[in-house]
Amino acid sequence: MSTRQQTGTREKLVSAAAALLDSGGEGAVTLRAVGKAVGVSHNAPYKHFEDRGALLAAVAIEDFGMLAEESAGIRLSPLEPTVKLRRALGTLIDYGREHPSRYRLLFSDPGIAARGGELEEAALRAFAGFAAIVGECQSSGHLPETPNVALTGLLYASAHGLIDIEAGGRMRREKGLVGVAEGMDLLIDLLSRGGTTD
Amino acid sequence: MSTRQQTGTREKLVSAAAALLDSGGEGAVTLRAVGKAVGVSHNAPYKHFEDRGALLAAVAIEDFGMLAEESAGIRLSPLEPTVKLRRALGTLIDYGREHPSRYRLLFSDPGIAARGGELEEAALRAFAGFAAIVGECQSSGHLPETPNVALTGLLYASAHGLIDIEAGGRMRREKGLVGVAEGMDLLIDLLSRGGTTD
DNA sequence: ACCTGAACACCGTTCAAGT
DNA sequence: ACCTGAACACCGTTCAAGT
Repeated sequence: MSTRQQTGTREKLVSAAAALLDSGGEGAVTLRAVGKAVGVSHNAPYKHFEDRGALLAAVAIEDFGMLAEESAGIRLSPLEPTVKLRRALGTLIDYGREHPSRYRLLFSDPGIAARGGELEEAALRAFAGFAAIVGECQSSGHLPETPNVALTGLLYASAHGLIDIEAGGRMRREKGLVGVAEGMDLLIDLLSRGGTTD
Repeated sequence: MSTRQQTGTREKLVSAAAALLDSGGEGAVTLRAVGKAVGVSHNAPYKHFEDRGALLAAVAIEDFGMLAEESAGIRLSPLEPTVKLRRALGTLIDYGREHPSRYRLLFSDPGIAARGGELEEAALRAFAGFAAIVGECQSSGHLPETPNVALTGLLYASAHGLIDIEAGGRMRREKGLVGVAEGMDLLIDLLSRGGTTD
């Protein structure tokens, strides 16, 4: 509430950028289009952000925060570990399906990954929440006792691959290819079979 | 040898586009830069390709063909199924590491996926070669007897996710995260444990 | 059949001003 | 502290010509 708000223009610019990302993809996020949507000149954004990349990074930070919050809510809920895992994956999958361009911005854009600072913190927070849920599944014997980070990374990479394939419109190319949620269900099922040994 | 060659300008444009992709990313593949590299005007490409997207698609088709060939070579070689699988994944991983922008063009770019025709055929051929190798691993009991396409899709998605994370520079963000090859080794190992049942 | 040069409507970014 | 308008060097694409 106390973090700089001033005119509110900054927040409006971020919202407009996110909306343009949803409606027309990254190419549609033009400083001119963003300015027009907010009712401001095409270079007013430079008074709030260093450049176009910084504006996009602000969108990413906001969304990472939202995803981290959702993840934390699920983790603290009184659900079975495996249900938590599937639900956490579900929020990521839904986000990818509803906002494909924003998903790619957060999880695929090299330019965004290069910026550290606040953005990296937000991303790590989201990842840590997911890792904790995976850890619960391991403790309850539903997932193998591989080192937690390695297993979390693998599950995250698989989910990311499936979501990215769908977001790229390649999901029905190889016709037998399963959907994202079905793919993760299959993976978790296969992993849990040999998992309790050792 | 007999497929249209004419001046050779077309092939030179494709090579130049691929080289620019490697050296500067997709943003560097400018029709003006491509033209200059070939020693031709900035709109000469329009005499060979419908637009910039078609030129990029030509790069993708060529690379898909190369990957499909490599995959076929591995499949027909006298190696153990699991060795074939790891080697096929290895060529994809190497390609992703050496040509990250080209990898993203082939496997992540939505604009490229939208074009059908020759490009889709080339992509499907590459996928089919990989599926055949996965099938061999299933027949030899090294991978579970899930429907072949579903399992192939899952393995491909996981590899794609890991490669894309690395290509995006996110691999060392969460420090414990394993490398691409190690991640796939872990996955194959975990899958093979519970695989021979049923 | 292949290429050029000028021109179009767009970009991101910078800069000198304005309040 | 925030915003505007003009100007810069870039884009992809189109079009009228040239050989």
